[in-house]
Amino acid sequence: MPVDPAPVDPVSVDPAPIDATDDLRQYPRPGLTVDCVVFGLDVDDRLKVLLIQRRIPPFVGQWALPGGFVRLEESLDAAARRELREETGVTEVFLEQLYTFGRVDRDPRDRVVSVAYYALVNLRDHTLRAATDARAVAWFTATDTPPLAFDHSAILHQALTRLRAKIRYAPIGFELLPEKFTLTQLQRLYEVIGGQAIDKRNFRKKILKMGLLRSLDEREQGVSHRAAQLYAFDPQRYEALTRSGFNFEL
Amino acid sequence: MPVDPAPVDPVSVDPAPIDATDDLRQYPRPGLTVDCVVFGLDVDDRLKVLLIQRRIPPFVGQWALPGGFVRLEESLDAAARRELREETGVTEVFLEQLYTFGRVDRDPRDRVVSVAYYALVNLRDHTLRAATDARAVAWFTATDTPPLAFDHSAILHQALTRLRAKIRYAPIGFELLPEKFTLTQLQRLYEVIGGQAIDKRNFRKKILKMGLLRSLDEREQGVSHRAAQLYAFDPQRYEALTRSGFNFEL
DNA sequence: TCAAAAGTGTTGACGGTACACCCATGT
DNA sequence: ACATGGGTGTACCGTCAACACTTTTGA
Repeated sequence: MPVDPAPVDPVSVDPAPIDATDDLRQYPRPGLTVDCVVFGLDVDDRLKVLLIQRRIPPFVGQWALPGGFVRLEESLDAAARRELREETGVTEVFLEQLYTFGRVDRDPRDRVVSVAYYALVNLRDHTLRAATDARAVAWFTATDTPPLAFDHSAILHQALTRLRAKIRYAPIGFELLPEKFTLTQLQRLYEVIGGQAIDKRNFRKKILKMGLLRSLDEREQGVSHRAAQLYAFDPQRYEALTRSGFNFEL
Repeated sequence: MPVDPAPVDPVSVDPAPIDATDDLRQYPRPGLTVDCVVFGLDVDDRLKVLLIQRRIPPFVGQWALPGGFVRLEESLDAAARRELREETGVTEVFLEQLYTFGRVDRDPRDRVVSVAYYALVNLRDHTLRAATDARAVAWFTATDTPPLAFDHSAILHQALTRLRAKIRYAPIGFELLPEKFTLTQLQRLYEVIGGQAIDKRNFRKKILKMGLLRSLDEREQGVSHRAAQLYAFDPQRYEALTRSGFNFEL
């Protein structure tokens, strides 16, 4: 059985290996991109998504998710972070792979498969830097965007579905808030994403009983009413609890 | 803002579009494959996974997940189903995208990104047809396989994690059983995948109260003890319940 | 008659939900 | 003093977990 090094030039491949479908160069390759659905909470507690306006074909002038082609020397995660940084200035955020979209006709130019990611950012810490290429970047209400390029509406929809589900069984909601936050802010977050009101006392009992929050020696500033206690999420306590069988659930 | 038609030939593109990373042909493309983790339950209620033995480099002779390159004219789901059929004879099964694996060095030959799927089959209905290319195919205990090619161990591990989680909040366990099954079979399934014993009375109460099972006018055959009632999962009832706010949970 | 699995209810503990008022602060 | 949100406890109810014996059937 021949054990040749991987052929570099497709034309030089030996004829018909036993399983021809394993031949690295037999078929032309689809393009491979990453796209990022970046969520943030605005000051009025609405869920926002970050979009860019396209300046080159196809879909010129339309809004789309930030993203671009994966390079040979970078992992998928790295590609997603790079595109996010290059196109929006956003760095150091929670980023998780969502789903890979591969409909044959999702890009009108050519076959392109896209690995979608979603990211959660704290709007206060991440003021948008104009993208390196001066393309427009803006926040839109997540449930009310203009028509999007490619199949990006479907990607956004799936990201929303994942976020709504995952926020209930994993402590990722904190990623949308500043490091120090009040229990009311946290509750609003869950109400906005879950789409329904939550009882204040029950919410507080439940979240505090989990023991994931450090209560800080600090209170809210600059409000014209009683200032609220500030809390911070404690990832180490979460790790410890998780290892001993605890499951986050809200 | 210029609104040019999409360039067909990359060479003819105007010099330096504003965002050069969007140029379809600027970078060489990674290879794109699909891999399938196929789970089944054997007669002794052990969770099995379907592997094939490689006959061509790299990893000659090693066991691996069935899979192969995605073609330009097929969707990712279609590619997964095609590879499954071609390499193992398995058709018409529950199949769901799992995760996309893109470590730079996961294939020693070249950069190859793989979209992983997992499938659930009923072992009785799917006797393995020898693969078209006469390569070996066999079932292994899912938690005790030989060393696998590429990063397939990581893929298998992630598929197991997904299965264990999802079986608890979605009615996918039935996919591993014959169409008609007993409550004890169903319970064993959950015990095997969850890794711990379940109380018989509580399990039966809970699953029957959901109203997802049709109890058939038939009993188990050929056992040397009292024959058990047979049930079938009713997808229509599940759809109806889901639409009215019901959530499967076990 | 023995072995093997089927089938069946009750109770106590716990967690979830519903619900209303006083407090602190800034204007 | 008023407006605004902060902060707190209890009672009911439903769900979950623990637990053991009788029945049916074939060998």
